[in-house]
Amino acid sequence: MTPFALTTPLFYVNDAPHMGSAYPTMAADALSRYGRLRGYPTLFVTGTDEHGQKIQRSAEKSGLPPQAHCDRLVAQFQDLWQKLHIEYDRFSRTTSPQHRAIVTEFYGRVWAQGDIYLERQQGWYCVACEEFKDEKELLAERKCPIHVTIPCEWRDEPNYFFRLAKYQARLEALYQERPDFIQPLSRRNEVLGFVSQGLRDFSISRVNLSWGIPVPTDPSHTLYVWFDALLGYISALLAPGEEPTLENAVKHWFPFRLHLIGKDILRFHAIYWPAMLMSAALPLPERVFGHGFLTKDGLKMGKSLGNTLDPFALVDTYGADAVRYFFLREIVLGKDGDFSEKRFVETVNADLANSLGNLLNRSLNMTHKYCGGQVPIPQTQEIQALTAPVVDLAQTLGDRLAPGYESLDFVGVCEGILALVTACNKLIDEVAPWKRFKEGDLAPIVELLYTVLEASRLSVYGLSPITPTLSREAYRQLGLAFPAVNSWEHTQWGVLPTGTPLPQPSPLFQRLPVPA
RNA sequence: GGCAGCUUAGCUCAGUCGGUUAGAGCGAAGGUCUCAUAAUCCUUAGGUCCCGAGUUCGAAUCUCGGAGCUGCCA
Repeated sequence: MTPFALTTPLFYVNDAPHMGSAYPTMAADALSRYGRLRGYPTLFVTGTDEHGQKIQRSAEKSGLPPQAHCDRLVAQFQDLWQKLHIEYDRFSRTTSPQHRAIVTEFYGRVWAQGDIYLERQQGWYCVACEEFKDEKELLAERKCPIHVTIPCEWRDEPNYFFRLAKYQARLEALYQERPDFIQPLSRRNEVLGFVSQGLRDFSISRVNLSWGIPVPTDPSHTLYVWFDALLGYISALLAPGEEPTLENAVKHWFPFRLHLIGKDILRFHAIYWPAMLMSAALPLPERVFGHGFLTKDGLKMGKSLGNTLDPFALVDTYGADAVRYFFLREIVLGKDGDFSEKRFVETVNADLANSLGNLLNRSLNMTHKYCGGQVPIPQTQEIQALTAPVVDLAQTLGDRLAPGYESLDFVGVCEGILALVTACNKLIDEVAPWKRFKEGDLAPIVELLYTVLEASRLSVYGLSPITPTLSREAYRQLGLAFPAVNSWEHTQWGVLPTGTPLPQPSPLFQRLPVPA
């Protein structure tokens, strides 16, 4: 089976992880979990980008050597991923020795292609962006238009350049032949527009910078952080302890099926990266997906504005499932989205507590009251006219969810599941087992309860890449062990065995208090 | 400044080739039920489809102009 390797960005460790880092990581984790359910050989890569002047300076500010500074922040990322139940397979660090070996070898290939040359570069340099800026785009006092408080520095230095312009035609052909290479479409159009203006070679080295990987052919230079960072994806593919060669790295999981990235780093992934791979004669990733940015209460998040959203606090307050669910359920991955605490609580309560959680809870409770606490065995088909549409919705759920997950349409996935859950709640009210029980009309109750228990199981199974803990707990309450790997047959109707004794139910997801 | 996109209910968003009374979810109000987590289920309210002009028998949808917002432009 085709290996399914995917990446988050390698996060820049100049500061503590923020919600913007957690967001794509939750999405990538959901997709990986889906892949594992399908039985695809899945490799989920995340990690950190640790070189560059900006990090060197952050380290100085906190009075630490750069490596110690990075180690401290990496621990925070890993801690957050654990809290959010992110199950990554590889954590790539650009300061690792394996990575340095991969970069050196990769550089050698590109060099041998004649795609690297030395030239003088002078101009205004933004350390925060790690980029030269055109004078005309600078603000007053030569401040960077992105980092509005940071003045750019004048640099006049020899730089090594990568012959990006040489790959213009091949890149344009790539975009034409593989229209899905860049997603969503709006991002693809941006790239096409950019490339059509004509590509220029880009600088891949810096002088006067010690925190990074030396240029193999000229150690007086340090590799530009982006050239280094992109290769962090490849070095992640080495198995632990494996000899760090390109051949080893790319033999099994390469090329990547997906790079999930923020829209701010699209250019590096959709233009520079494929060109670099072409130069090194390596195959290209299947798709680059640029996700949107998050705002809080309609405002851009940022420390200077004082409206940050601390992911640690959010998980500690509300739990991983709620956080994961909200961001994937409520925000289309390719678009910008807003977080407000009120909306967060309302959404999670409505969907996870009132609809899904309550469905399971009421179904299980009735099974205890009316059917002796065992998964009931339907004997008749009296109310088939009522149950059939629900059964149909449930049976087809898996087939409808699969394309949703594969296209990163988590909103659609959640909506599909919620539609089934709503149909179940409605069905229960239509059949009204509590009335029938008083009348001693038991057969339809059995029919109903098996239907809604099984439909609940299918719902939580389908939602499990997004809410793993909740789904596992729901399975437990249904008397089953949750099958996290290679279990897509659980999207079939009838997996819930009749006669199974059921444990005492308890609310699957507690309602959260609505903030004032 | 150039190019692209967006603006529809309190909120988040659908709206196909132009075609009856413009939809969904959440939120709000009222009701119902009692299996359940004051949950469920039903009903209702709420819209100058950003503004203006035009094309058309007919415009949220097409054209032009304007306003506001967003993205990309090394």
